[in-house]
Amino acid sequence: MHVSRPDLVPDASLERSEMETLQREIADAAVFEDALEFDPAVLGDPLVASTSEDDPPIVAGVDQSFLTNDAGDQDRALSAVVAVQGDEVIERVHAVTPLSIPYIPGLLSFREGAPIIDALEELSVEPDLLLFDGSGRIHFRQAGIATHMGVVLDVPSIGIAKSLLCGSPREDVENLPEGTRVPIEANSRVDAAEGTLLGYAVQTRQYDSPDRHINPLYVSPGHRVGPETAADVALATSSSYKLPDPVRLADSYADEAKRGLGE
DNA sequence: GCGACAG
DNA sequence: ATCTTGTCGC
Repeated sequence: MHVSRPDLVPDASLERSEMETLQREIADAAVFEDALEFDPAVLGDPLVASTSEDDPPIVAGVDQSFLTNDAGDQDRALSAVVAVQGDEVIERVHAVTPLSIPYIPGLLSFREGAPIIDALEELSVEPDLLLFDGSGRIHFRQAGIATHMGVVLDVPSIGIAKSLLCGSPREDVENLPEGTRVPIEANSRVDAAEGTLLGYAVQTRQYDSPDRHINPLYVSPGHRVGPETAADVALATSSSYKLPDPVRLADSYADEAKRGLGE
């Protein structure tokens, strides 16, 4: 893949206020509605997929692991990408990139963005959709890492977060039935009209027993995907685990590749 | 000043 | 994110 908006690439050397200004530009450039070149329905329904004349869409999951130097600091990120088509893994790539800034809530893309772009540039196939570990529109300035990457690359993207950064669930999200979703709307901490639909809490997996339960994922549009479709995709790409397959595979590949460096 | 805070 | 064995439950 290649960068289509070099001017919007996250630059870790910017001042904090400049980063926030760039995020507002990203949010303005982002499209929070469906603008895909494939029918997302083929992802979940094998019947629909078999009816299609086209090849199945390529969905790539992206995740990072971190490397520590002798002093014990996290000085490099290993960004991993796993491209899936149908139920086949068609490519896996990774890149190791130096880190310059620490994790700061709300500024994640300035820490992990460059490593992610490095890894995606290694990919030979062209993904139709990117799934990121983190938020998309569910962000203080509506420009989470999935949105930032989607806009810079101009590719449809979705944010898959394991916890909620901001915004408020319309209802209780405790112990939701599998397959259900609860709207997440903008609150005072978000740079959007109060009540704006930012994404969904999505329950991809749930236990049967009343004893324990699984927390939902927080799914939001990155770029060129609407909130409903983002939630649909999260459910359709989650087979046996809580996380969508591409993201889970990228997660484990990031660890696997890291271990491969040590020995 | 206090609280909240993706990975 | 990361440090990490056993253990509870289906």
